[in-house]
Amino acid sequence: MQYWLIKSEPNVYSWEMLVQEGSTCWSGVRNYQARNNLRLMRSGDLALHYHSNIGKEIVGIAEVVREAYPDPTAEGDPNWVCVDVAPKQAFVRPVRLEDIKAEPRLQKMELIRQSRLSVVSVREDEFNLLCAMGEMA
DNA sequence: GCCAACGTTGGC
DNA sequence: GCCAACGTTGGC
Repeated sequence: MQYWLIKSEPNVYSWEMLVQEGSTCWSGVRNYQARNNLRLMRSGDLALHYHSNIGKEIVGIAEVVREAYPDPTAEGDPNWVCVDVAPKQAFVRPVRLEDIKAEPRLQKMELIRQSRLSVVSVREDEFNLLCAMGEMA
């Protein structure tokens, strides 16, 4: 089982919309490194859902329910893929970027090191700590 | 609104 | 293959 963090701007696609829809295709990724991460996702993997720009916080956990397939928004361009995700559990208390930056044990997160990448992997210890910070554990 | 950090594009 | 110019993301 692998852990991930996926970003969306909440005014484009928010956690609330994901909860409302039940599941969605995580489409629109147009960066090769992020695409490679999408391809590595397996059904059952868990992904922290992060709101970029507005909020700047992790708001919940989504589960991968369908592995990589051609991105329907890519207009036939075979380079780009998406996965399907479903909401698994909401954070009681969203974990802000500010909180992550203030936590010494999270300084090595890819989220911090490569802030522009929209799909990044998360280590298990980081994932567990973030869940505890979100009051999930 | 600005800027840092990347990515991409295209001329050479 | 290099690099300048430009575009994008996302934090501040």
